[in-house]
Amino acid sequence: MSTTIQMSEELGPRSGWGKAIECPMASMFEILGTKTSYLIMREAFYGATRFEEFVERTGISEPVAAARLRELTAEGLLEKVPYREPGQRTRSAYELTEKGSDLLPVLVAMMRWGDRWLFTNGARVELTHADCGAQVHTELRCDAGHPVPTDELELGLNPRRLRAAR
Amino acid sequence: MSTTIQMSEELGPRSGWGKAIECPMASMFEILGTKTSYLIMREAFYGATRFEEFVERTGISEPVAAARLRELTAEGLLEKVPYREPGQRTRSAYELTEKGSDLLPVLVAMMRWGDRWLFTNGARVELTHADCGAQVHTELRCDAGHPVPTDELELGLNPRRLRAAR
DNA sequence: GTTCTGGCTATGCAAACTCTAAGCCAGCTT
DNA sequence: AAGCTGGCTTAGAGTTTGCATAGCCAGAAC
Repeated sequence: MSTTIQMSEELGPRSGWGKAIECPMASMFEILGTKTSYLIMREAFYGATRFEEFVERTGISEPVAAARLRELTAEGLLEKVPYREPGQRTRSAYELTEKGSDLLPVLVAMMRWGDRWLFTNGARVELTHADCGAQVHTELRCDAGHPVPTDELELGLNPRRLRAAR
Repeated sequence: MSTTIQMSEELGPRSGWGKAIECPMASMFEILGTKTSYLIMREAFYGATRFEEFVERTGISEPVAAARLRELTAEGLLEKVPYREPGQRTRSAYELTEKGSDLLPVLVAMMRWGDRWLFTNGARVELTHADCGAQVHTELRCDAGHPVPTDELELGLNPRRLRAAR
């Protein structure tokens, strides 16, 4: 039973969550709900900024890439920044905003899971700590700095929100 | 420029990644490619084990829930375990395997991102450390234990795999 | 001013995903 | 043996996501 999360009292027998209490993960899928949006974000972290780079590196078709870039820009994960190379006309680059950058832990967690469970011969690509060369992973920690194993993880309602709703 | 990842030499001008080098994140989407599969996994972490629980708590229709449970079981993230309540016939419960449990950091990272960027009034639900009550988040760390800021994150090819491919 | 190129947009179609509604089956309960 | 219930499956339809192909537009380069 150490693989499941503890639930606080008031959440015990809840049902119909999708409507009653908004789940932050489910909400995220309204913005990042397709595979292609993650591929676009991956390339943004890898340094892609131009339309052609996104298309080429992700293998996504142009119409879909254009749609995703538009959506991600509208949602504030990417930002259109005009740039101009010498002898070229002004073009738009797509750069990560803070909101977009903050998605990195999600992508790293996904990559590490894929590495571990999907490639038996070891990872093709590795994320390493530039300073020391060791591999990078994601870790659950509380804001007080303790590592948090699954069985010490507890889900509860935010008391401030509960009061506000009354 | 501190929001993008450093790339090692041999990855510099790569294109056509989708085919050339398998990306662990992209591979993950072949198993966990739909929103509903994440909702199912979320409920598994919240302690759901029976078919009806998954259907009711996620709000997914029965045919889709059945399909996802079958897929996730086939991929080894969940495991069918027969159980029997007194006076009832034998039924199947779906329990998290190690492969499934290891997905927790991905889900937590998603939740925290949703909390932070999608709910301006603060999170509805909170993940806390049962021992100390502080909120839980995901953190990038290297295997040597150092916290890793984005600009110290480097992407490179696995040297062992490179040798093997020769 | 014609051409070329990067960065898109438009159109049409196939595949994937999800829903509702209905039905099936095993085996307890009566 | 008839009914009920949990755990599904089947059928049909609608929406979303994706692709390929083709075209458009602005502004250098010639």
